[in-house]
Amino acid sequence: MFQGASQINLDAKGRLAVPTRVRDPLTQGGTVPVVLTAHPDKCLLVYPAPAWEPVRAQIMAFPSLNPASSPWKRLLVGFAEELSLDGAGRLLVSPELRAFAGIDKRVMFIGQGSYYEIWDLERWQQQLDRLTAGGNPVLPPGMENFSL
Amino acid sequence: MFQGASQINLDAKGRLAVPTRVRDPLTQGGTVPVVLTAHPDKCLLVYPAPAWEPVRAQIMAFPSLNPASSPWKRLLVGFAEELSLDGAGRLLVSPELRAFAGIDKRVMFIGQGSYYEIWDLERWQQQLDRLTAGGNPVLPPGMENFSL
DNA sequence: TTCGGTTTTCCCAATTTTTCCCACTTCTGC
DNA sequence: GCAGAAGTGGGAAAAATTGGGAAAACCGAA
Repeated sequence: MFQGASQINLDAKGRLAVPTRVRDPLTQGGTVPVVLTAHPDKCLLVYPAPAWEPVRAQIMAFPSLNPASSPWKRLLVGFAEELSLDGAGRLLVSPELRAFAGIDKRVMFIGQGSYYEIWDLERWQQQLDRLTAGGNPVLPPGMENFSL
Repeated sequence: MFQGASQINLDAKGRLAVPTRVRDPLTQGGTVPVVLTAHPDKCLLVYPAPAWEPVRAQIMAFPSLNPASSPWKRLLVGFAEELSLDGAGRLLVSPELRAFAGIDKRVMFIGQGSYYEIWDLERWQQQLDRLTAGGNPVLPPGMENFSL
C-alpha cells in the first residue's frame, strides 16, 4: 500500500531518483520493472509491472467502437512504458511523458495505494490549493458520512 | 480519547518532541508506530497506526472515477507517512509535511479524540480568532440544539 | 560495408544528507 | 536542595543523491 509524498528533482538527463524507501516496494526488491503512464489530470502513474497488467487488461476490454473508449486507451495504453531503475535507483523518463505532465525539474512523488503519482511541483500546488483554499471541501457522493 | 493542547517547538532538524503525557497513549506504550498526514485546514494529523487503517480504508473506497474523490485521496493518503518516535520521543517530520502545514518552529499539539492535530502556532491563533472574535459562532447543520 | 558522429547506457566516486546515539542542561517533584 | 526525568542540542557513522565520464550501441552517409 503506497503512501507518502516526496519532493524530488530530475537531473539534466531527465533521470528521476525514486525515493529510497519506495524502491523495494515498487520493484519488489529489484525483481520486477515498473510501468510509467499518463493520467488525465496531467500527472504520471507508476505501477509495479505486475500490478499494471490487470489495469491494462481492463482498458483493453473497453468496447472498442464506443467513442468514450478511445481517449482512455490512447492515454493510458498509448503512453505506457516499461522501465527498470538504474544502479542508483533512477528512472529515465521519456521526453514524451515529461512533456505530457509538464515536468522539467522539480516534481512531487505521491503514494496512492496501488500506484504512485508523479506531478510537476507547481501543478501539484495548484491542485492542492483547490481543495485547501476552496472554502468547503466537497465529499464524493455516497461518502458524506466520512469522518477522520 | 485524546484531548489537551501543548505548545511545543521543532528543533533545527525538524524534530518534534511529542509531549510526554501523550507518548504512551499514542504509541500504545511504544508498541506501535504513528501515522502523520495532512488535513485540508493546513494542519497535520497524528494517528496511532492501527487507528489510521480504517480511515485509510474509507478513503480508498471512495468512488475512484468521481472527480471529488481524487483530491481527498491525494491529500490524506498522498501525504501519509508512518513514523516511529526516536529514543527521546521525537518525530522527524518530513520537509513536505512541514511545508504543507507552514510549520517551522513553534507549533500547537491539539488532542481531537481519535487523533492529534499539529498546527503552526500563528495559524492556530488565526483559526482561534475567527471563532472567538467572529461575532456569532456558526453551528453545523443539524446541530443547532447543541448546548454547553 | 565501413567509417564517423551521435546518442544511449551503465558505472563509479565525491559530496551531501540522513539516522542514530550520546551528553548536557533544565525542569519538576519530593 | 537533591534526585530523577525530560527537553535540547550536537556529532559521528552510514547511506543516499548527484553528477560526470567512459564504453557500447545506434544511425546515417559515403
